[in-house]
Amino acid sequence: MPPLLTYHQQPYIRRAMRRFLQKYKQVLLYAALMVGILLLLQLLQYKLVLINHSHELYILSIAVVFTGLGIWLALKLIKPKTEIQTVVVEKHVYLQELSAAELEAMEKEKQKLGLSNREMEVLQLMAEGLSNQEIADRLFVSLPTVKTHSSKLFEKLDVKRRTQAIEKARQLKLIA
Amino acid sequence: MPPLLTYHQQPYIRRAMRRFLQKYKQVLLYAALMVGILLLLQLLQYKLVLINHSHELYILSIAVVFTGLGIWLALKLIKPKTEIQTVVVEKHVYLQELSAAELEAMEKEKQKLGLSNREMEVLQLMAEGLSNQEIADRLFVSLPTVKTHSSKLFEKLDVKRRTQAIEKARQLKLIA
DNA sequence: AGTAGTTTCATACTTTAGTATGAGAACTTT
DNA sequence: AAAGTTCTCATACTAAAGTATGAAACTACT
Repeated sequence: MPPLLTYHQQPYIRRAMRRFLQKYKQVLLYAALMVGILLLLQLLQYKLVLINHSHELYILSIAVVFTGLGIWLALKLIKPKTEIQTVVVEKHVYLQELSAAELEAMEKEKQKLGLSNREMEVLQLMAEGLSNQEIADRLFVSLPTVKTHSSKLFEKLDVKRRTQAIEKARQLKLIA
Repeated sequence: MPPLLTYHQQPYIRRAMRRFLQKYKQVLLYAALMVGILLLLQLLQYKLVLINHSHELYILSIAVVFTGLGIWLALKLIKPKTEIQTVVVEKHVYLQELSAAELEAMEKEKQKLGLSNREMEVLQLMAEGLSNQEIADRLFVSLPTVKTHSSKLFEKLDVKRRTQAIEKARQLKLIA
């Protein structure tokens, strides 16, 4: 075990004292002020003419002054507690559910592009990953019919492939 | 112009006075307390034996007492202000922007399915609507290479077509 | 150094997607 | 009823997608 106080440990004590002074600076300053004011009042007591029954006034003034000092001190000391804590709460906003507004926007976009109902159906099923044959079976039409619909669809969407159509339709909010 | 004070207006004045009393209740109470203590001290001054040079001690005690009162008063009055104000800021996190957690989930799903980096790249470009040839050009590889990647990708995702792969990847949050 | 996994490429083949063109049927609007 | 639109279907063709198989080169890990 090393000795409690070595040469190199002394600076730590000085630092501790400095920390103590830092912490209670306000209190010490206040004590000094209090003593100073008391001395001042003592001086005034002898120098000024204290008329009869003015002793109570003197006491009162002391009370008022020190009350003010107390208030000032309390405000000073409490200052750090008045910090405002800002708590950031992450609120996840999911876009999964289709609102009425979104459905309306879909319809509007459909109108703008001049897409027919059947073309929209084909587009929807395309996006679900169905092949043309599967779409034809689902809609009870022939394969050429689905091809015709998809061809017109690509033309209206200004794309070349079904995958592009799906991506573009997604961006235009045509499909969910 | 109506007269300044009518019968029906008087209650307002009473209410104003009540509001005033409510607001400065603490201060008035403190004033009363101060007067009371001063009177008590006055009494003590005559009843207790004040030995010589104890007058300074008397003044000091008054100072200490009123300082304490000042501190107490300040604490009482400021109480609502000294509370730590918690400001809750709602931060909307839209799913369009990829969060760290989402990226992590993507990586996890990728690991689970055993997808290689190249396969993920191909998948990403597929979802953007690119053809195999375009993907090949983008990645500086040959067309057969892209086909091989996509074939393995379909096998791992258990799908038959690229459109199915895109839809499934979307559901699995593999792609944005 | 060897093993496993990834990436790359090729060839041959089948299947699906997409285009072009035309045309009939059903429906709505004027 | 005529015109326009949508939906339907067909044929023929081209382009792209997808499969199967094999193999070389590279990377990483033991």
